[in-house]
Amino acid sequence: MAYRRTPAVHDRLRAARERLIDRATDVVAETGWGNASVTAVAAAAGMSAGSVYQHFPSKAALAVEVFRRAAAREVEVLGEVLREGAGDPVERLADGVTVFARRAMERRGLAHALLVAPAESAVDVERLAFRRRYRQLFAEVVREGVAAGLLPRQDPEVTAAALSGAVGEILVDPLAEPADGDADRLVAELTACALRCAGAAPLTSAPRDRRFP
Amino acid sequence: MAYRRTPAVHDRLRAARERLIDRATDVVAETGWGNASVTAVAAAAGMSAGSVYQHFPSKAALAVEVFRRAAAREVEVLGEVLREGAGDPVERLADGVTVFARRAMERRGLAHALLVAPAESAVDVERLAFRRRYRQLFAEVVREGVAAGLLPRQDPEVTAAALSGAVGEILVDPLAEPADGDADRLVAELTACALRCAGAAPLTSAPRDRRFP
DNA sequence: GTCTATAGAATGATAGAC
DNA sequence: GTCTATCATTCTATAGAC
Repeated sequence: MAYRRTPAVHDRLRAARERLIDRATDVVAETGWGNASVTAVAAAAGMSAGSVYQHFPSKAALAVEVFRRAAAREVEVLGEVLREGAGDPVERLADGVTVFARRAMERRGLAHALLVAPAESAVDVERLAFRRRYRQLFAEVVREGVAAGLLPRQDPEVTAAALSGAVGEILVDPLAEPADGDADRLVAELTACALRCAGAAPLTSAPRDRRFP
Repeated sequence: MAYRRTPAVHDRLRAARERLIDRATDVVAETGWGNASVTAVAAAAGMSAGSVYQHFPSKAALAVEVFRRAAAREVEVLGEVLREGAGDPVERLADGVTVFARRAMERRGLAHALLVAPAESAVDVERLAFRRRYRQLFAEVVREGVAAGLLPRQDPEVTAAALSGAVGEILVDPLAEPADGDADRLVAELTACALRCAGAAPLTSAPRDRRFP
C-alpha cells in the first residue's frame, strides 16, 4: 500500500488491530476459547487468517491480549468500588460483591471465559494472576474491616477466596441461568452471603434481634 | 483366551478393566487429564493401547468412568458426614467442610482433576453434575440448620455454592500450596469461614469471646 | 513504478480413533 | 502403529496506496 509507512497506514493498522481484539473478545464470550480459532476470529474481524499475523506473532499472543484487556477492565471496576467507593469497608465490600456479580451475570459468557473456561496455558497463567488480583482486592477491604473492628478476626485471604469462589461457582453451572427477575434476587443473596462470610451484620440493619427470625 | 467366554475369562477381563480404571485414576491424579493419553494409561495398567478398546468404546468413556468413580467416592464420604454424622446441622456442616478440605489437600492432584482441571467435554458434563451434588449436600444441611433455627434465613443454594467455591478457589492457586503445618491452619480457617458464611458465627461487631478472643 | 498489507492456499504438526 | 481431521502457521501472488 504505502511506499513508506505513512501515518494514515499506521492508523489503519492500529484500527484493524483494535477491531481484531474486540471481535475476538466477542467470539470468546459467545462461543468460548475452544471455538475461537484463528480463522473464526479473523472472519469476525473481517480479515483473513493470514492477516492476523500482521498484528500478533501467534494465536496465544492474541488470546493473552484479549484476556488481559477484559480482565483489566473488571479489576479496574472492582478496584474502584472497593478502594475508592463510598462508605466503610463493609459497605464497600457489599457494593463490590454486588458489582462483581452483576457484571458477571450481565456478560455471562465473558465472565465464564475469564474465570473458569478451559483455555491455552498462556491464558491460564494470566488467569491465575487475574484471580489473585481479584482476591487481593477483596482481601484488602476485609483486612480494613477487621482493623476497623467492623469484622471479626479472620484470614482475609481465605475469606476473599470464598467470595470470588462463590461467584465463580454459581457461574460455572449453566442450569443456574436465572430468569430475568431472578438475577437481582440472586445478586442480593450472594451479597448477603458475602457479608455473613466476612462476619458482617446483614445490610438491613437493626440486626441484633432480626438475625434469627 | 477362550473359544466361548468362560467364567474364568470373564473374571480376568473384569479384573483387567478394574486395574485399567485404577491406574488411569493414578495417572490423572499425578499428571492431569492432558497427559492421560490412551497410550500412557494403557502402559500404567500393563496393557497395550489397543486393548483399552476391549474395555471402553472410546477414550472419553474411560475418562468419564475414572471421573465417576473418584467423584462418587468423594460424594459418599461427604454425604456420610453431612447426613449421618454426629451433632446438630451446624456441627455436621463444620465437619463436612473440614473433611472436604482435608481430603482435597491430601490428594491435591485428584482434587484438582475433579474440581477444576481442564478435561474433555464429556468429563466436563460429569463435573457439572458432581459439583451440583456436592452443593446439594451442603445446601441440605444448611436448610436443616435454618429450619432448626440455628442459622439465619438464607438461600441455601447460594451458601452451598460459596462453600464449595471457596475450597475450589484455594485449590486452583498453586501458590497456595501450604507447608505441612500450614495445611491444618488453612483447613481451620476455611471451616471458620464456612460457618460464618452460613451465619453460624457471630455476625455483629460484638463477637463472642470464645471464638474471637 | 514500487513496495507492502492482504487474501487465500500450502504446509506441517498434533491428537485421537481404532 | 496407521490413518484421518483439524488447525496454527507460513508462503505466495495480488491489489492498491504512494
